[in-house]
Amino acid sequence: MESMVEENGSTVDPLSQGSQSGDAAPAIATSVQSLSRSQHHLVASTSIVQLTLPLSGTTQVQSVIQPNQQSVIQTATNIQPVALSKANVILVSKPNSVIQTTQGSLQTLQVVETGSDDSFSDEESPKKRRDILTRRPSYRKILNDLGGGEIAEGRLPPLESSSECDSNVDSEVSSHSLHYQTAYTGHGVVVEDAARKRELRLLKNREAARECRRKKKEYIKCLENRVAVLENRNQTLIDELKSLKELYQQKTD
DNA sequence: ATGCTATGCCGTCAAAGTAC
DNA sequence: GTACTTTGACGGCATAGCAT
Repeated sequence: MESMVEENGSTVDPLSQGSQSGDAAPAIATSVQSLSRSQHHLVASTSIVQLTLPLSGTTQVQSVIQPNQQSVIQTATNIQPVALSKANVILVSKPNSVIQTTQGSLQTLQVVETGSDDSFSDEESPKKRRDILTRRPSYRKILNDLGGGEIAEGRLPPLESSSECDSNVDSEVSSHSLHYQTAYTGHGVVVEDAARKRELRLLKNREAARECRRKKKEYIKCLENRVAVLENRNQTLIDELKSLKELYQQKTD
């Protein structure tokens, strides 16, 4: 199921078939939220161009996000129209692939081939599910594989909320430190130190969870965008096929 | 108005990955 | 080996929409 037409930017994608534009994106968005992280993951700020995603377990579909047209890629911080040129089109045809544009902004896409979560029965415990599921590599790992780890942080879209949160964290942490520095002596110090460490850990994890959710949302937006693009392409191909058929009919008559 | 359901966000835990 | 980071899972809470 690797149907793909490159010449005129038209692609037939099974993902698009049977669905009308307008309905599909929300449906995908809903389903994406229940995706296992082992299925596929993506960190991107702007233009994801070509990708291969595993569908229904074993099948893979190559797809293109408008390499020769204007593509709108939404980011978490803003909605950013991105004009895609051939220069930053990179085809990803294997799992665990990473794509990166030739231009400034870094885009990383990882596609992990796994079984579907549907393979787990209801009786199986979450623990067992966790044991079975393979964890996907982290963003850092992906970037290290790229050999560009040092640009990781800088290239991610700056977050207004993030910076605000960071300052909040700093102030919260320092206030906690002040609080615990005036704590007891003797055994009390140990207890308070443990409590302070726990507070700090919770605080950091709180922030990490926020960031993780932000990335996830970004990923979902990219997928939604992909759906929209593929639907467009599918319609283009259908129209093209129709006109070719008519042309052929006229010649044979 | 009330109850129900769906949805979204958040904090926390746990486990795997990563850095040192 | 250990501390730190990342992220799925889970439960709680708030809100919106709908049916009664």
